[in-house]
Order: sequence, then structure tokens, then C-alpha cells
Amino acid sequence: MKLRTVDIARTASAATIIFEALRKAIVEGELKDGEPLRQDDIARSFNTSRIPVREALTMLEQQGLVTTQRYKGAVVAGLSAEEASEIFDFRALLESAVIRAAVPKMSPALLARARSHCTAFATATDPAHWGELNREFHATLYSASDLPYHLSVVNNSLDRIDRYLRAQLELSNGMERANREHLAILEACEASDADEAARLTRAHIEGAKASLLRHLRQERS
Amino acid sequence: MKLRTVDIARTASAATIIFEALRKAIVEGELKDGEPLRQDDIARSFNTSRIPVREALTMLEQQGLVTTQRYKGAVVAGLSAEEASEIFDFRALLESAVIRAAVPKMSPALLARARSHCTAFATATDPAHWGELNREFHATLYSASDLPYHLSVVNNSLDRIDRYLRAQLELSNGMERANREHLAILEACEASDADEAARLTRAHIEGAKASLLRHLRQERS
DNA sequence: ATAATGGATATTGTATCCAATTTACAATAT
DNA sequence: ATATTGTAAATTGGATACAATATCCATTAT
Repeated sequence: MKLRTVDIARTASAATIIFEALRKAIVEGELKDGEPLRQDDIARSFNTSRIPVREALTMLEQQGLVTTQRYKGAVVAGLSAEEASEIFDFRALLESAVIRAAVPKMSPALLARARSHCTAFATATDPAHWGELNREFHATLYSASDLPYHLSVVNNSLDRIDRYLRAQLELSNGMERANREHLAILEACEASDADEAARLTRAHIEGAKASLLRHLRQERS
Repeated sequence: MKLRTVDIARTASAATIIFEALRKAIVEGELKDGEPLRQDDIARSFNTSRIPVREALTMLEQQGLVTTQRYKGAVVAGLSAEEASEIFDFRALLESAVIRAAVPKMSPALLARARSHCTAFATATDPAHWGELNREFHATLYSASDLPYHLSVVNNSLDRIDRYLRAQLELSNGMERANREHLAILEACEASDADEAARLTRAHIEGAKASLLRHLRQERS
């Protein structure tokens, strides 16, 4: 028997399909802060009942992407400057540790993939993809760490701020700097200099934090 | 109007009540690894329908405390030695950073509370409470950090391993060492020595890791 | 005897229905 | 006019009903 098999037990339920779709829409900023998420509307657009929608919303709430009030419903969770600031500090701590663990385990093949992601980011013209490409570059490097729990937490924290990063990338011309810093990180990895890669990653994140905070504060003034 | 008011909008839904109860039972080890969680049974014991039960299970799955398979149901999530090891490394990184941030903000009142929790832990005779008291001591110190996101992540990672820590505390006589280390951490905090408190916290967690791994490996041999 | 098959039972996933609550707005009083 | 109250529509939370799938066991074929 030579079939292209699929583990059907692992196929997605309606709830997880809706969850993924909403998560993507929120992370990519398609759904704005504070925007209400009506169960009925969502159910209609996915052609299901409200039950799987509610499950998706509870997942999103657990991830901090929406906030719910009893009998009032769910809205896309916003982020105060303080919260954003804290999450950047968190990322700086965690991601620098992750890349430090990853560098000694990076294969030439992985470094090649990372480099191609890096140039893809550098040469991308459609702002809608910048956020995704940026994340792919970092995720590729981090994946070598072989620390699944750390990575899941990193991804979670990234989800919380991704919208703002994207918006900011599109406004100021932070693209050049991001590029420069990516290249520096990549070179440190290729040189197997874990401490340097960690230091550069930390600086990269702290720079993004400063830039985002400027943006957030001016937008809400 | 001088009434003792309560924000009724914040009262718990059936789903969150069930979630908290299951979470507690799992974290405290009352429900063992791999134990199936039947929606119908749980619904009956809480006198509800399966809908809020399913919501609770969804939340638990997001937290990594249960694993679900489509049409097969949820079981209490176990932890391999590798996963446990990684989570301890994660905690060592994160909690040492948190306490470093907390030390300069600790008021005398908070330190007094921490000390009372410390002695409560030291003098507790009922093993069923050790885990709780241990956690309260640390949580009190960490709370001064004023880093809510960090703390929520810390609590999450603690939930994942708490069962095992409790079991281990009860088996080996690690209580004395935990006590000694708690006192040392507390004294560093009282002396406003943030770096020392961070160092001791890291050592405290790494010691627990070694002890737990010994326990896990021998139990599964 | 063993493996394959078919069906009964158990369990989960989803739809539909009802209850509880909020929200918007009209009616009324001051 | 403004504030308060009552009411209807909208929305969410939960219960019940049904569909899809898994599991177990008896039956049958080899």
C-alpha cells in the first residue's frame, strides 16, 4: 500500500480553523484594537454555529489576543505602552538566551536558509509581507536551539506585539536598520559567536522597543 | 451610597469555575498524568452541560495542562524528562531576571510578608500544603517586580511542573535544603543585593531541576 | 484458532434552542 | 430640557438535541 496518507485524527476542527484565522487577522493587524468580535457574525462567515466560534475566542483569550467580558463579548486586545515595553524586555531576555543556545547547533544548511530569508526580507517590496519575512528569519535561527517550550513562549509574545511592529515598519523607514541588524546577527551566527549573536539580538529588540514606544506614544497623544 | 460593592461583570462563569477547579486538581497532582477527562463526567459533577466543560478543557489545553485528540478526548498532559528539563532552564532564566527587577522595589512590608511565608513553609507539617506555601513565598517576592506579563508566564511554567515538584518534595527530604535556600534568598533581598538574589534563585531552581530529573528518571525505569 | 467484518455503545463535535444580561431608545416625571 | 424608568432588540452563556467518530465485542470467514 503506497498511499500519500494523512493522519485524519490530526485534521483541524472547526474551532481550530476559526482560531487560526482570527489569530492571523489579529496578529497581522487586519482586526484593529478594541474591535468587537461578534460570535454571530463570525459564525456566519465561517458557516458554522456559534459553538466553535466560542471555543476559538476562548483560545484567543488564553493567548492574550482578545479580552472578554461576561455577557458583553470579546474585543481585540490592545496594548498600553507599559505592556508593550514589558513584552519587549521579556523578548530581549528570552530571545537572546534562545539564540545563544542555538548558535552552536546551527548547521550550514540552516544558515543558508536563514541567509535566504534575510535577503528575501531585504528585497521585499510589499509591506504586507515584511512582518512575516522578518519573523521567518528569526524563527529559522531560533529553531536550531531545539527548545520547543522556549520557542512557543517566544511566538506567543511575538503575537502580542506583531501588529504594532508591522505598523511601525511601514511608517518610519526602519527597514534599513532592521536589515543591517539582521545581517550582523547572521554573520555572528556564521562565525559561531554565540555571545555576540545574543548581544546583537538583544540590541535589535531594544531598538525596536524604543522605536515602537515613540510610535505608540505619539499615536495616542 | 456606602455599599460593599462587587463588580458582578467580573463574577466567574461556569466555564471559569470548572477551569479553575480542574487546573487546581491537575497542578496539585490530584489528577494523574494521562488520566482521561470525560466531558460528561465532569459536567455531571459540576451539574452543568458539557458546553462550559469544553470551554474549560480548551483553556487547559492552551496552557499545556491537557492534551486533546479530536473525537478521542482530553487527558492530563504528562511531562518527559526533556520537557521538564527545558522548563526548569526557562524558569532559571526568567525568575532570576524577575527577582533582580523586584529587589529594588521591595518595601519593608513586603519583605515582612515574605518572611512570614518563609517561616510558614519552614514549619508546615502537612505535605499537601508544601507546594502551595513554597509558591506563595516566591510569588510574594516576585510581585514587587511590577512585571505582570513576566509573572503570568512564570506562573504558567510553574503550573506545568508543580505536580512533579510536590511529589518530589514529599519523597526525598528536600525540605531542609529548600528552607535553607529560601532564607538565603530572603536575606539577599533584605540586603537589597539584587544580583545575589538572582544568583541564588537561579541556583535554587537548578538544584530543584537536578533533583526532579533524578526522580523522574528513576520512576520511569 | 485467528483475523477480518459488522454493528452496538460510548464519546466527542456541532447545531439549535432557551435563558440571562446588556444596550439602545422611547416614555415619563421632575 | 434633563434625568429616570421601562421596554424591546441584540448579544452572550448554557442546555438540549443530533451528527460524526472511536471503541468494544460478537459474528463470520479463512
